[in-house]
Amino acid sequence: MCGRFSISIDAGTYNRFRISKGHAPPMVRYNVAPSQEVPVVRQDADRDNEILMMRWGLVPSWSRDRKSIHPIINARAETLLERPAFRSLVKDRRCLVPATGFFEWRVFNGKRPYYVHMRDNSPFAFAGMYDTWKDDAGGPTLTFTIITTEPNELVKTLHSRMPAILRREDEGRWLDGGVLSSEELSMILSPYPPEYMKAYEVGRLVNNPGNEGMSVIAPVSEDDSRKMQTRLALDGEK
DNA sequence: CCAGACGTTGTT
DNA sequence: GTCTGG
DNA sequence: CCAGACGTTGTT
DNA sequence: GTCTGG
Repeated sequence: MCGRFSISIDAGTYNRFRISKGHAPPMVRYNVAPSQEVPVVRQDADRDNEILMMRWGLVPSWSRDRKSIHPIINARAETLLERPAFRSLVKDRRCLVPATGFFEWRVFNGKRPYYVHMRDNSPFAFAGMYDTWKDDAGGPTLTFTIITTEPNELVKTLHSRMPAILRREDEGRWLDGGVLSSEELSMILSPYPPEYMKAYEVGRLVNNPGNEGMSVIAPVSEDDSRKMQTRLALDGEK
């Protein structure tokens, strides 16, 4: 699935995603967690690509209150058109979530985090959907969810799901208002080719959402990894 | 017709 | 165990 | 996703 | 909003 990711927003982001409207402060984040605000790209009524801040964890517009519905951080690609909560969103509330990498926790042999990113470290976009929720006073909150799909051959070694990463040539079609058939959706949201990606184990710093900075994506040291496995082995003997 | 739900992940 | 907050 | 809290009463 | 269950 996708429950933590990294981003880098700078001047290049605007060219990369053809953004002509809106603003997001330049930022580098290594540990974005659900409920936090990050820059998202959508197409506005004038068909311009607009960047703006949204909160991770979809709260649908029809929610009575923020608590009655668990904010939805992921949506299954396979059933998008069947789910009542998503049908209207997949039609006209699609968005790009710029990212530089994401984390998966491998369950085998202790729950250990791995960082997954592009081989050339280039930025990319998750396929997302968003909505606007209004409180009693009419105050709007923009929220989004990240679509998940089957894992590719690389991520399969870590986890049973992975975020839907858009191929660059599909970003425009995902963003514009055109209706997408079930067949088009399954093509666009199919697993990203693993040959362009890389994954490595990181330290447990990422576990705490309060930790931020480059050290979060530092490879785990051989030493720490060995200690961890020893500890697990000892636990197993008890 | 109205009322009530509407999501994902994991279960080493 | 289960919920909330980040 | 993980970490951390999880309660009541009465209150300078 | 949109779907299911009664």
